[in-house]
Amino acid sequence: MVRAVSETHGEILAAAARRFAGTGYRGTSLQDIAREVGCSKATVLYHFANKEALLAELMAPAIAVLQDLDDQLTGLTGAVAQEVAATGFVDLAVRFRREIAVLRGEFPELLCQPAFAHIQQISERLRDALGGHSDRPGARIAALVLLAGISEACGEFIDIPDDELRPALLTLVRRAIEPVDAPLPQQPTTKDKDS
Amino acid sequence: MVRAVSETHGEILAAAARRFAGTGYRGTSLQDIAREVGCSKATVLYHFANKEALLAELMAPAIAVLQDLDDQLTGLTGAVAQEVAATGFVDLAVRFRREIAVLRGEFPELLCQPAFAHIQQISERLRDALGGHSDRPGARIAALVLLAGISEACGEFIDIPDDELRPALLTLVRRAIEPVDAPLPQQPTTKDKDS
DNA sequence: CGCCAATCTGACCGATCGGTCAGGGTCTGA
DNA sequence: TCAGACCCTGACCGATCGGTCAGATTGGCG
Repeated sequence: MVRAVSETHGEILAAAARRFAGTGYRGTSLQDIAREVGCSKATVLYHFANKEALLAELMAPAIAVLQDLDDQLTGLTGAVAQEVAATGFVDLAVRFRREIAVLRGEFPELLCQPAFAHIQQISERLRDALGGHSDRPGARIAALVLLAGISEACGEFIDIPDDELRPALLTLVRRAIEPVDAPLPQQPTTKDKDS
Repeated sequence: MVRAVSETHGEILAAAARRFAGTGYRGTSLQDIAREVGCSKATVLYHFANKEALLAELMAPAIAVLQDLDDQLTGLTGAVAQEVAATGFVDLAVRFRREIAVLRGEFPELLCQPAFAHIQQISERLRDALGGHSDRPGARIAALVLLAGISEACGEFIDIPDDELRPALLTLVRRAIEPVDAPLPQQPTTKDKDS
C-alpha cells in the first residue's frame, strides 16, 4: 500500500502522540507505533529520521507556544509576572494536554536531547515568575508544586472540556500562589501600568 | 569478595534507591545497580528474585504508611477528611521523598504489577478525601493537581530540610483546596463525632 | 512502452535488557 | 578434615530495542 507522503506522515504522528501519551516515550517502541498505523517499523523510520525526530515534531507546536510565553515574561516582575505566568501556563497546559502527558516523568532524560535543550531554562524562568521572583522558600515550593501538578494532572482530564478545565485551574493557581509582597500589593497603581 | 548477606543486600537496596530516583525504574538496569555496588549483575539477582522484587522491597515502608493513612481515612468525610488527607499525605511525601521520586511518571505501568495492585485505589480514595468528597469538578481538579504536584515536586527538594518543607506544603494545600460546603461547615458537631 | 522517483518492506545488525545456570571461593561446625 | 551452606561470578540465553539496507512495488510522465 502506497499513500501520499503527507498522509502516512500524519498517521504516524497521530499514532505516536496517542502511544507516547499513554505509555511514555521510552515505554513506546517504534514497533508499537508501526503496528497502530498498520505499516512496518521501517516505514516509520522512512518518514522520520529517528525516534527523537518523531518526538521533536510532535512537541514542536507546544514548544513554540512555551517559547512565546517565555518572551512575554521577559522584563516582568512581581504580581504582573505572576498573573501572566499563571494564565499563560494554564492555557498552554490545557491546550497541549496530550503533548505534556508525553513527557510524563521523562523530563530529565528527554531534556538532555538537543531538540529540547532550552526548555529546562524556560521552565525555571516560568517557575520564578509564578513565584513572583520571591526568594522565600514557600513561594518557590508553591510555584513548583503547581507547575508540576498541572503538567502531571492535565493528562488525566481528557474528559473535561477546555472551557471548564481552564477556569478551574486558573482559580486554583490564583488561590494557591503566595501573593508577592510587592511594594504596592493591593491598591491598583496607575504608575506601574503606564511606565 | 564475600560479605555478610545483610550487608550486600542493604548496599544493593541503597544503590537501587539512588538510581531509581535519579533515572526512574525502567531507566535503570540491573547492570547499573551492580556497577554502583561494585558487584556483578548476577549478585543482584542472587539477593533479589527479580527487578520487581527489588522495587517492592524498596517501596514497602512508604506503602505501609500510605496504607495506614488510607485506614485513618475510612469513614471520614467533609472538612475532617480533607484535613487528615492533607496532613497525612504531606507528611508521607516529605518523609518518603525519594521513594516517591522512583515512581516518577511510571505510575500507570508500575501499578499493574501485583505488588502495587491496591495503590491506585488508595490514591483515588486519597484524592476524593482531599477534595472533600465533593462532586464539583473544581474540587476534584484541585485535589489531583496538589497530589500530583507534591509527589512530583518532592524529589526536587532534597536540599530543603523536612521541618521547613512540611509546613510550607501544608500551608499550600490548605490554601489551595476548596473548602467543602458541608452541611455544617463551621460549628463543631458533637452529633457527628458520636454517631 | 520504458524510465525514474517515491513509497514501503523483510531481513538483518549490534546493543542492551532481565534472567538463568553451573560452578568457584569461603566460612563454619561436626 | 571434610561436607555443606552461603556468597558470588562469568558465560550464556531469548527477547526486544533503535536503526540500516537492498530491493520490491507503485504511480506519474515523456
